[in-house]
Amino acid sequence: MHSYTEENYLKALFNLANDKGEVSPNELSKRLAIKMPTVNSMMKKLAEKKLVHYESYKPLRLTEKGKKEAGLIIRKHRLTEMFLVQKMDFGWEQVHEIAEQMEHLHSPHFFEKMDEMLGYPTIDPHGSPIPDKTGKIDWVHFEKLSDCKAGETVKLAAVIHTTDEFLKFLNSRQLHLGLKIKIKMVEKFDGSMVVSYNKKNAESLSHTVSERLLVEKI
Amino acid sequence: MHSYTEENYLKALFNLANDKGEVSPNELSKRLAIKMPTVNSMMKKLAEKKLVHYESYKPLRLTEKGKKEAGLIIRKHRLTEMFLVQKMDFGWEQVHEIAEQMEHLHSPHFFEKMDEMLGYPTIDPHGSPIPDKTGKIDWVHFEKLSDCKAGETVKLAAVIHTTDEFLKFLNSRQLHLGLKIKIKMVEKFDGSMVVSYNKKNAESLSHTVSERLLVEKI
DNA sequence: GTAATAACTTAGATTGATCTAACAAATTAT
DNA sequence: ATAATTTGTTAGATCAATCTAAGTTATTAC
Repeated sequence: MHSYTEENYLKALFNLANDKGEVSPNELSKRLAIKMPTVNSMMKKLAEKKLVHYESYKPLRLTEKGKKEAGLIIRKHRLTEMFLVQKMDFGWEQVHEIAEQMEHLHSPHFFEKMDEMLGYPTIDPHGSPIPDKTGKIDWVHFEKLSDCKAGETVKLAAVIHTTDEFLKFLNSRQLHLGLKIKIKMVEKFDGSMVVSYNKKNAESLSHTVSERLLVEKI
Repeated sequence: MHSYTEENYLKALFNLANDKGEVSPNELSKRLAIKMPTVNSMMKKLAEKKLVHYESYKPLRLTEKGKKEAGLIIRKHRLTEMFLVQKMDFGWEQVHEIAEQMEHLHSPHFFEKMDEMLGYPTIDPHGSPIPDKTGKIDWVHFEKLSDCKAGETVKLAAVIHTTDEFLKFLNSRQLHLGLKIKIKMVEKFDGSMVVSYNKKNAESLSHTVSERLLVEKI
């Protein structure tokens, strides 16, 4: 098996991968807060293990094997988050830190039991898809709330950039997944939106907020 | 905080401690399957951190601080075992491996929630006491079934040497904690016992088995 | 199109946890 | 009581993961 450290590199590569599946050493270094030379030598090591495609001065790419391993780690992370929220009554802003540690546990039986107790969920508490048992992710297409127009009614499907503060902000406005939101108007000059939901009739959401919310049109 | 490795040394010291609280470097080395010189240098390191009393050629002793730290790790281990059995429907023979990993998680909130969900249990699924939030263990005195005499009726209170095979053996004989057992006779030559419980009227238990079962007289 | 800047790599040091080999002290056996 | 054995210690090597310093390649700016 891979070390705790290697697992963190794999996960970071997976999460940083853009549409091309490419990640620069610099990005990776910043994300992990680990200096470039260290990242560099680890990439050589992971290349040895056939987890990463590495060539000097070229962007990094996970191999199929690397993607699978990373997907399985993320699966454990997201199943854990779901378990903590659904079965242990944690708030969605409290689960990241714990899942960050539990994703490294080696016990197929334990995660299978979680999966079963949760009824085989396909998304985590923030709306992110949970990779299947082979590590594959079923990418569902949602759009940013900030890309929607006045008059549309949408359902809140996922949150991106799930920081503690942002999630607490959403809590304070009673913005939770599944919520039906009607867009009443969009301000031209700053992109902020006036929306209605629940009993609230004219809440204002800044562009910073609306571009972090993914929605499904209804 | 202490490293994963340091935590394992502390736990092993705690578990090996005899009535005097003393452990020999040799014992510790064997228990952890780590060579003596490594154990030796780790003991010096833990002595630096005021977790262990170390003097050349003398037995090792945990300091009060060391006992507390070790107790808190064991608390996490045992709470986890209880959670797995009570809330996730694992068998008592399946939980050790998982708890061995989860005892190293750093999340007071997580273990507090477990504790709460379990109703603040004082023993784990094998009958071992769970240390309190300060790391202290409430040592309850039980006696070995093998020390009991014919005619006595006892309640099964705890299992020692909780290996997979032994626990599965107990499962197969429907021997579980809380069970009322009547001792019908004790064989002189091999110390085996004939006992009755449930609907079973004349089960034989070898000395090897009865000395691993702790009971409470009733 | 060169000069400046940023990104990347190489070389070598450090730290934690482990090992083997060799030596010293304590215990056990005769 | 001394020899043999076991236990404990010291010294020095190795490996993984990190760092800093210095050099190399790519990219950006003018």
